[in-house]
Amino acid sequence: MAFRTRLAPSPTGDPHVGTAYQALFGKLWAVKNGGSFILRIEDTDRERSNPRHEKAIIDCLKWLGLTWDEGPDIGGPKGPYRQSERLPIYRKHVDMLLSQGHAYSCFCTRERLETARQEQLARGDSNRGYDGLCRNIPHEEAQMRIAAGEPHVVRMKTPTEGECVFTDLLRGEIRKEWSTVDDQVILKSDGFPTYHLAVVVDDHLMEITHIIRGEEWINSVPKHVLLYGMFGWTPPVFCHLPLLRNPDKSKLSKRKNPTSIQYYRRAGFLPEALLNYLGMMGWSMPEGVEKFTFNEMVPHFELSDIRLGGPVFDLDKLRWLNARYIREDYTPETLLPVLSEWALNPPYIESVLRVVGDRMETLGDWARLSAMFFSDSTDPSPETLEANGLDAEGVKELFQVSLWYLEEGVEQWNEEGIRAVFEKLSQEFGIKPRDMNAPFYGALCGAKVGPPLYAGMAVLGPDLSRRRIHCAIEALGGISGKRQKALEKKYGRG
RNA sequence: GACCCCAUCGUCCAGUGGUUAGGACACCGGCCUUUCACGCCGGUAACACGGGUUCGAACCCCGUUGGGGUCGCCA
Repeated sequence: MAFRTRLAPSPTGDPHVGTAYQALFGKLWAVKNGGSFILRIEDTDRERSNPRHEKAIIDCLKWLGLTWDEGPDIGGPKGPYRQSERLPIYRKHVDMLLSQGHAYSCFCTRERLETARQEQLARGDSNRGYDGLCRNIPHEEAQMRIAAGEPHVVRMKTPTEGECVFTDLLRGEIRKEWSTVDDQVILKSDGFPTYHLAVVVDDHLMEITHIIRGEEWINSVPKHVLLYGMFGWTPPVFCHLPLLRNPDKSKLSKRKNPTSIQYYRRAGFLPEALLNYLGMMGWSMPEGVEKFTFNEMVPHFELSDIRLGGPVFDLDKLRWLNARYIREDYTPETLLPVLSEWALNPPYIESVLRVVGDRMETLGDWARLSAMFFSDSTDPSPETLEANGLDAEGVKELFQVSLWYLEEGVEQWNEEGIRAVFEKLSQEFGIKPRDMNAPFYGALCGAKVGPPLYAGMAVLGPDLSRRRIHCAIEALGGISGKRQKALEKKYGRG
């Protein structure tokens, strides 16, 4: 049987380096075995999914050279490859489970579930999860309530005793008591499937042979195994990759490390270097070779050689590798087109000129005035990050909240959208824009003065802008975990 | 808290019963050099702990500790 691996990202945020990491190993395995690599977009979360993110994911993967044989953009024999376009398929399978008594309708409200969760937490229950209230509602009653238009979800019936045994390619046998697995929702009240149902149905229908994904999914494998059994299908091989980590060893997160592939691209990293770097996370070439391409990996790659300790994503080493590529693989002649594609092209230079042009007295002022648009970080000194009426803590809070607003509040990254965010911030903090914006010049330009803030940020783009604000927070000493939590609460953030 | 996973220098990897525990990043010296970078030479630095198994454990088993993940109508 032909090998088929897949990457199944959900378009709910910026393209994550962890996604590229899984794509790399997934594609490697397919290519090595003469199989196919499939891209499937898991957009079953209606609130958070966004076509803009899907486009960004596709762009970034292509930039890294991680292309696919079948996917939403190019189609293929097992499509559609976007879950939101497969709703009838899921409905059919849910009905199958329902009619066979493997699943049931649940009418519990979100409020009841939330209260129950709180109570479990308060009681210190070891077994949390759905309490099974609706599990024994007679079929006829359920039908009547559904006919009456009562909102409901569908849950799968999980065994109450015994244990689930499954095999992970890297870890061997893994066991989990069924009593620790609750009745998972498989169909939401909006008619969309949850991850658990969709992933099983699609992996089967798309004839995926190896599921290569992050370790965070191990605990839900029993649910998936159960679903495979209910449908009478044979599960594919499970292979859970270690999670990329922050320097403090927690799961890689944008709060502690740049995680967006777009950031790395915009900051001037080469795709071949980033891909190479990901290849040395948990895996290595023979003889300690550190610089290698995808094609060089193929003959040596074995899934079973992957180390399980979660590797820390080390920016320093990535920079070193990137430098090697620039030094060893490029000449002035070949570097120029790369530089042009990156930022040194007429459209971008023109957009920079639009914000710095009026400030030039001679043409020679161009480089100095434009430098911030052609670099990664700015290394702001604490003095440039001062604001009238705010102490350092206040500035950090301001920066943090601006980051949140900039992430969510700007659908279109342009001057007007950014202005709106800053006006909101100004009201929120009760500070005049002039005073409030001062530290942002420090963060964004690395100096107390610079081109107009909003227009400048619009040119700089979201990835570099956010990164610089984030670095400014760090330059001021950072925000403690406790303080972060308090701020999240204060500003209604999750 | 319960469950699941993991455990070699600060970091990334090598090492799968017998090694002075190796390489790379970072760091510290020195050399090269008009500066810096590169390059070269050298250095600091690790098998988490405790029990087994064995003639012999970084490597196998058990426990402890530590770290991570999961406990959503998010994926």
